[in-house]
Amino acid sequence: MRQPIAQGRTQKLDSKRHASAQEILDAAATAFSERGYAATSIDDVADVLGCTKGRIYHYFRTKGDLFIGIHLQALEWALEAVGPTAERADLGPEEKLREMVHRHAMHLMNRASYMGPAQYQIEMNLASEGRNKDEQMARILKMRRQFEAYYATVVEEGIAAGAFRGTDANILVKAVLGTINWMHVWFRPGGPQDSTVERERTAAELAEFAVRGVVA
Amino acid sequence: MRQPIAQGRTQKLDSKRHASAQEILDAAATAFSERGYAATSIDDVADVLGCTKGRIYHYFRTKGDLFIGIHLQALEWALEAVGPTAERADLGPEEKLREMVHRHAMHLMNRASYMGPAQYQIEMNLASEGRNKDEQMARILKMRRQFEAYYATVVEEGIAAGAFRGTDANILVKAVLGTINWMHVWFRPGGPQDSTVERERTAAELAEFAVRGVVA
DNA sequence: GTCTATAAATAGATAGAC
DNA sequence: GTCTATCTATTTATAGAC
Repeated sequence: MRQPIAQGRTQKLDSKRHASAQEILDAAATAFSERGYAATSIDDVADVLGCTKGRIYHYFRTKGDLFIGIHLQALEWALEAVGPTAERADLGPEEKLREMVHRHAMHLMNRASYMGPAQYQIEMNLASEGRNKDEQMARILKMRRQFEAYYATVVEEGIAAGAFRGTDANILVKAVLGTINWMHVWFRPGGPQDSTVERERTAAELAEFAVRGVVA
Repeated sequence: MRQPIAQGRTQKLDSKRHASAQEILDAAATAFSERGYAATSIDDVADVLGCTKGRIYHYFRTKGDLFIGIHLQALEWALEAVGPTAERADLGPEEKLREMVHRHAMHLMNRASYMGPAQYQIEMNLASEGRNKDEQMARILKMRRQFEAYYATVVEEGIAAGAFRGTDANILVKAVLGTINWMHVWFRPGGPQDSTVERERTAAELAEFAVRGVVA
């Protein structure tokens, strides 16, 4: 027998008469983050919402559209979280990287249900199957490249300025990203010790780790 | 139309008359590492082997058994790769951690097809569904805890000795593990720049990053 | 030991009632 | 806008031929 996803998470829709695309996307993110995209059925998503799949198909034509929608939203938020810091001219490489990692980590914790599925990059291939998804796939890849470019730029600036170790910018970037992105495996929102203060402490800790890993 | 997995990877079985469980596990690992467990069908695995699924079901009763077999093998190898170093008494915390990370990273690259699927911990819940899988699941979890304990111990030793920053051993361990485990997302065996020398360099780079992240 | 054929269940997607 | 009913394809697993 399969464990239900919904458990107490069914949306209270009293205040609104109709579902919105955003509410459906939220439910899909919750379901995908628990089971993974491929193993989640549309009926599972409907269960989280407390409705039947007819409602979902009214807003999204395919299951892949749900996945793409979650990715786009997650990346949009991620770029908003990190981009402004990456583009600040008043910060040195070390302080800039520290704040980027801190904000990135906070984003991953605050939007865990969206960011979790967005880490399963293998499953993107599944979601992109079918007619004319290429355009949105290109958008996702472009945003992901932009996001990584923020990190690549600050690391390269740091190396050029002599502030960071000048070994291999590429691997340093992957190391920093791994430090943060791996959170989707071990961080559980609403866990026993989860709180705003604790999240800030975790983010600061990871930022310190990453900065020390790259400084000269 | 779906992309085939097999492409040129069909096993040459000329030297052996019959398939072995190990060969089937290899094929499953290849298939799972490319598509993920849930999205891979038994027919996909059979395609990689260049046979039909009758052969696979002769050796493995369920799809979940394949996944569990891959996990057990991956973790067994991982413990072999890191355990001996973790238990050496002649190394200080810094040098011990450096070598553990180096060996761990090498293992991840050398056994990428097995280690990739083993990172998708969410899918373990799927594979463990069905009758009496609990015992093997417990074995997997025990091995995973043992593996993490190796890192926890060296980090705690380092903190106690004053060699590592004494902030939060738990998060430091997760940060180190993330640095390495995230490789399954970006490292592609047989890629354009892949070579033994390059793998050693990558492992050394990640080890340096991780050690610097924790030293006082 | 490996294959073909098939049973049984599940899931993506659609049609049409309300 | 949401639901029920259903079509169709896929997939896990089994039975039995070779």
